[in-house]
Amino acid sequence: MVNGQLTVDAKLAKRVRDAIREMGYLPNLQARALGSGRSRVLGLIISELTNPFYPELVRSFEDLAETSDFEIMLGSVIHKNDEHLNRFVRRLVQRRVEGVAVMTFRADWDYLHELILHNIPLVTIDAAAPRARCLVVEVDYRSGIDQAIQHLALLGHRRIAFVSGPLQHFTNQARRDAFLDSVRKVGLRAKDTPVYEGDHTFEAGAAAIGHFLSLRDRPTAILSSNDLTAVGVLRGLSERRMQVPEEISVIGFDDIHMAEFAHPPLSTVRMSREDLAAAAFQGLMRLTQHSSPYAPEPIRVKTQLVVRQSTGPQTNAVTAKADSARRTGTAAACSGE
Amino acid sequence: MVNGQLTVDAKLAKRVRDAIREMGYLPNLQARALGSGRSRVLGLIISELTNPFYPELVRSFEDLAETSDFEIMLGSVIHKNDEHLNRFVRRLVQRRVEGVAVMTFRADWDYLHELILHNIPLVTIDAAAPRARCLVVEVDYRSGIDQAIQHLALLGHRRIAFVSGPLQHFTNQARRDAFLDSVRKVGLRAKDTPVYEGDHTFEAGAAAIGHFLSLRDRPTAILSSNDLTAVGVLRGLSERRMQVPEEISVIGFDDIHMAEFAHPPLSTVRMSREDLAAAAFQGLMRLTQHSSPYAPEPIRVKTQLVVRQSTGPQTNAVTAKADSARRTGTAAACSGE
DNA sequence: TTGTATGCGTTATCAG
DNA sequence: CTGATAACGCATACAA
Repeated sequence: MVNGQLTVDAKLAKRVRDAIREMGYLPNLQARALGSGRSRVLGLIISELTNPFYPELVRSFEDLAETSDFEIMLGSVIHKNDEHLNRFVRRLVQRRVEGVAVMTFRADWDYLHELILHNIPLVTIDAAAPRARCLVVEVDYRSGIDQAIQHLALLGHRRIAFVSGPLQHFTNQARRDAFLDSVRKVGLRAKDTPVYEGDHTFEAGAAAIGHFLSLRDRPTAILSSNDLTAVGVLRGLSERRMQVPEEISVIGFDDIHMAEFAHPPLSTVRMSREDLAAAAFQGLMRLTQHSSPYAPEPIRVKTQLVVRQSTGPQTNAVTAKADSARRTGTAAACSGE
Repeated sequence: MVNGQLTVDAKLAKRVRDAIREMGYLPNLQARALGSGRSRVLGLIISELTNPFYPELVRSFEDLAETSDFEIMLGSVIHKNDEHLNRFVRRLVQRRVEGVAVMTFRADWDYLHELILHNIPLVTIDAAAPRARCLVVEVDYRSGIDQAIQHLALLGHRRIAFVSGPLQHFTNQARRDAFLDSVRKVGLRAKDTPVYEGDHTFEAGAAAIGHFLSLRDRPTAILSSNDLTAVGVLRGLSERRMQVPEEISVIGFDDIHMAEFAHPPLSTVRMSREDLAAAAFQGLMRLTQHSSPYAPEPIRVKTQLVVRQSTGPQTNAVTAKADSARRTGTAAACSGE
């Protein structure tokens, strides 16, 4: 009866339900878990909460989990030593999580061996752990980065720099490769598309801009591998009294909330946290529901350029003459965009 | 034996332990919880993760919890409707949490009634829910705000404005009252200490500065009730091409990580997340350990001024003449500080 | 359909 | 101090 079937008198049912409510009864979920063999707990591993990208991802994931009556155990990778991390993973299996989403944009998952050992469903980003019950969310960096480079090319930029994250991580290589491909596609050469390897922090942006401005041929536009660093770039430029976008254009990647309120508001390639969270959650559900195939088809997530005010037509004095005619044309095209 | 007593042969013990490890055995915590009646789960309720203050608090609390083998269930209050919130609280009791820390800086805890009903230990900030097994963490706003005002007074500021959070919340009243008291203490009058009621967002800072600059007697220094808003103030000032601290001084409150990297680096009153987390956690432990008294003595957390570069001597042209002699004196005092 | 017994993996209790 | 056994609170499968 309690489970919703109305075979008894409706009035009696109501009385019982009221009694339950009055006594404040709520089922004990750990007992339920033990009985059913399903904990209704999911693990979520992120890089770190102090990177504003992740709270938004976490929130979306939590919302999804909540509507499906799942709890989530949150763990972050950065600023935790291996010992910390191993303990977290051990706790995940001790709580008998039904699956874990590893949303860290890196492929060093040695610390996940305990999960693999216990055959716990896993969803990862960009690259899959080679095992059963694992599913990849493939982020399509090319779509958004292509748009960004084409946008800059249309604005007349011929020297475009890139600030990458640590290249030891597969995902950062993917972003850089997407950049290099895009930039070749619009006909730019290697010497005009320098890459600086940062570490995705705010501070890295300032360092990168220092590097690029010391170059013989300064870039007229900079694409950063994430927004936090792009804001650092903006800040470094501001300290040097350089105007954005008049003197130099900047595009970020991620589209964190802060991007909109940067100075000037940052044009950026949006990687939707909602999409990412939804992909991860659905992946987990897919993995737990039926006995799934060894390597299910990956879930793809697109990226997309968001134009704000940190990008403008190329107007560098040195190259101004040569590109003059072309520039006015593209500027017009831009305004109509 | 497994529990660490060495009554049997050490070599045998090692073999058993190795066997356990090889089989990948880990105890089932939900079974343990059921048997022992202790879930080893704590609830942590915050305002919202997108306010950078809270991730740092969460991290500290998590570290404490982890070293004591507790799991935490995290919930945020903002951007969740009451239905959401009630469901979260219900889940807390369904998971049989051993206590919950309510770190939201507001006193509207209607949504906590389910916890009270189930007699779950509660730690709150600033104001206590009127019930047993509840403990308050009292933040001493006065200490830090006094330091801030004295600092500004020493720098020669005579018109100091305040941007408060929503005054419907007790805690924001406490901060404002601390401001008003401090400002009276250094001899300033009401008309020279205007208060603008914001909502603790970035945007509120820009709005506040718009308001203050429209005043007949513009303040020469602004104290904000939190850092996010203070950064908004900085941004609003920058858009109006006003120099900080040359034309106007700004002090924040919280000391979030971002404060250090604001432009210029923000002087602020630090409310230590570590202290807050430690107080909350210890409070919870105190409440769960022994059967504690109805209203245990509150735990106090101090605040403290951190001087960076957003504060400087008062140099407003209009008042410069009158205060001239005094200023040079205080400026000297300041440089020696 | 509805009630009843058994299992889930641990802790705790109580004999031995 | 050790070893068996009854809870713990629910799900589930089976009997009525």
